Amino acid sequence: MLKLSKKVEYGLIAIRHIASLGNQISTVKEIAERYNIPNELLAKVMQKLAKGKVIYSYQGSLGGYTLARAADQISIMDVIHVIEGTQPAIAECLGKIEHTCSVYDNCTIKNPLEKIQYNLEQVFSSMKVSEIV
Amino acid sequence: MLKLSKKVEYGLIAIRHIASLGNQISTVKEIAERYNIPNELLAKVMQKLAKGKVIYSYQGSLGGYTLARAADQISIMDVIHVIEGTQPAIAECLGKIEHTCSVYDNCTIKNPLEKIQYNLEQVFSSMKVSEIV
DNA sequence: AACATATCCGACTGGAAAAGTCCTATTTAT
DNA sequence: ATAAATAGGACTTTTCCAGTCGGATATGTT
Ligand code: SF4
Ligand code: SF4
Repeated sequence: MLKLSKKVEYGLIAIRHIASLGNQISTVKEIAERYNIPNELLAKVMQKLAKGKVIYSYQGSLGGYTLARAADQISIMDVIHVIEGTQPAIAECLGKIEHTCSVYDNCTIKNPLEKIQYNLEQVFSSMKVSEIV
Repeated sequence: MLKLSKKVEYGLIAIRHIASLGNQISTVKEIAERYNIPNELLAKVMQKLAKGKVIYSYQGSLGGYTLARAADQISIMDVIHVIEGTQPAIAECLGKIEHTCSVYDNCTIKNPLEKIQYNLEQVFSSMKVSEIV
């Protein structure tokens, strides 16, 4: 509960890695070995980050990844959002149209939770990758 | 990911309910029906909250629960902590002694995540149940 | 042209955690 | 005695996440 997913952690580690090397092109294999991360899983993460324009990808041999923008322009929130595919929500009903929660109609904490949600977003948005290098 | 558990939500709803009724004694049945929450599950939650001294329990017929202290003295964090049994951690390695994460030794984001963790704790601790009544 | 080394991407599996259920014991007002 | 409530262990079901596998595509090197 309230835990970041491994994917996000791996993504952050990878981005930090590339940044710390002066945005040199880096491969999945290199990063996975360096940090003891499952290769295939990290590969997926990098693909998502590339699709989300957080990093650039270079195919073929000598290929790899570089950051798409400066480390102080990438927030933790960006990484979460791109990897998870959605804005992180503290409750399943927040930010969705279809409401599957049985409590929904009588729920008295929706609005307060939205306020908390906003505060959490602030925390994640204000922290940039540059601060973890 | 980053979602509150249903248990915590149910707990918050129940506490808010009791508070909104001027700390009148309330039963699980009454609350579960009112908000369409599974009875047995809410019962478990209330038992934990009672054990954690957030609410008082009264057994026997005419029994039920009341708050153990004023609503502005109960933080969201209290509720999370008591129901989950542990301090919520944003990463599995934070606040534990045994480290099961394969990355641990080479992890470069542990410390930054601790900072985020601290900020999140602030958010949850500063918000009191009285603010959601 | 052949090869090696990369990224790309969908499908799949296994396991852990969350959500919910069931059953029985105990307490207490009437 | 009975009814209505909490107490609490054991269990099942569901959902989500981490990790794996297989094969396609791109590209530099020889
Ligand atoms: S409706 Fe209330 S209980 Fe259901 S998810 Fe939204 S906030 Fe949580
Ligand atoms: S070690 Fe690094 S990766 Fe592993 S859990 Fe702690 S923070 Fe996440």
